[in-house]
Amino acid sequence: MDNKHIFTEKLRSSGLRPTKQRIEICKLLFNRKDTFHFSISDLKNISTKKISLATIYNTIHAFTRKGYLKEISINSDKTYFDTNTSDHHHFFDENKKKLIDLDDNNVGKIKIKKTLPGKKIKSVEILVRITNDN
Amino acid sequence: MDNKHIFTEKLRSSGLRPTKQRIEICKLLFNRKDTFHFSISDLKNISTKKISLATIYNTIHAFTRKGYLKEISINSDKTYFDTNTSDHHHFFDENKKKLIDLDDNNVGKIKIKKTLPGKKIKSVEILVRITNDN
DNA sequence: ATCATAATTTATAATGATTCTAATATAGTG
DNA sequence: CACTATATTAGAATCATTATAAATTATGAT
Ligand SMILES: [Mn+2]
Ligand SMILES: [Mn+2]
Ligand SMILES: [Zn+2]
Ligand SMILES: [Zn+2]
Repeated sequence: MDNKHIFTEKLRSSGLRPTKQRIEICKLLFNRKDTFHFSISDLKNISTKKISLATIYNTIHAFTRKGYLKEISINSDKTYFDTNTSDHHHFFDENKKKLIDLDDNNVGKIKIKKTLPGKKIKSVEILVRITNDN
Repeated sequence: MDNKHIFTEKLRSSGLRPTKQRIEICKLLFNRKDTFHFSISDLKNISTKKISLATIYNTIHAFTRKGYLKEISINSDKTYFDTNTSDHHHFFDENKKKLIDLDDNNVGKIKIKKTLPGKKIKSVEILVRITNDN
């Protein structure tokens, strides 16, 4: 896994210096097959290297500004982020407090019939709350 | 406006004692034609009577538990509540930071094709982010 | 009305996520 | 190497929310 070089390039090309903290965070976030939904504390917990909390916040915010992460709207005490930055929807498992992707093709076409003068639609997102069946 | 009596009954029938604080909050929330979307600080600000912050939190949570209010999911530093407790969707005006109701009949039928074993759907909510057109 | 009791209100403290600060360390450039 | 802009860091500050525990109030029974 020599993604280090790839991440270094990615960071440089975004005007972010490739520090060891940022590269470590890149590995944690982007070295995976599936979409990753996480909170800051999740990220801190899975990191073996010790990165200060301030740096984690700084880095995640920088990545969000650069468009490498997306902030997800769920009413929670914590903010969630998503490595899938495309327009897509979510299940939110209220028991596990976990987000699960819901691709466009898993959702019928959404038609918003109401319009508001002087306003344009920026995004349309569905949140499907789920709980244990029993 | 002798809603006081109506609110007193409503509170009693919910097993909540009709205190002057709760009746005042009822008036602020339910004595209006339109749906009201608010945060705790919004509510504190529009109240002329002095009700302690703890009581405002307690009351809003009690009303939510009783089904008279609905918590709304937007990623914000504050929690928002809604006097419209029916299943419905929202516009979120990113410029004014205001929620606007979007009735079911303003949205085409939503079909969630993906299912998760052992899980049941609790709610399906759409958030349509809007910004100024220009 | 008086009492008894549980429910409610309240001021205040505690909590916890996030942001800020300002000192130290590091990356990029020549 | 030396210079400077950037980045990291520990710790403090902020702010919404929740917890605590004492004082007040609503209600039902005498
Ligand atoms: Mn939130
Ligand atoms: Mn929050
Ligand atoms: Zn996602
Ligand atoms: Zn609403």
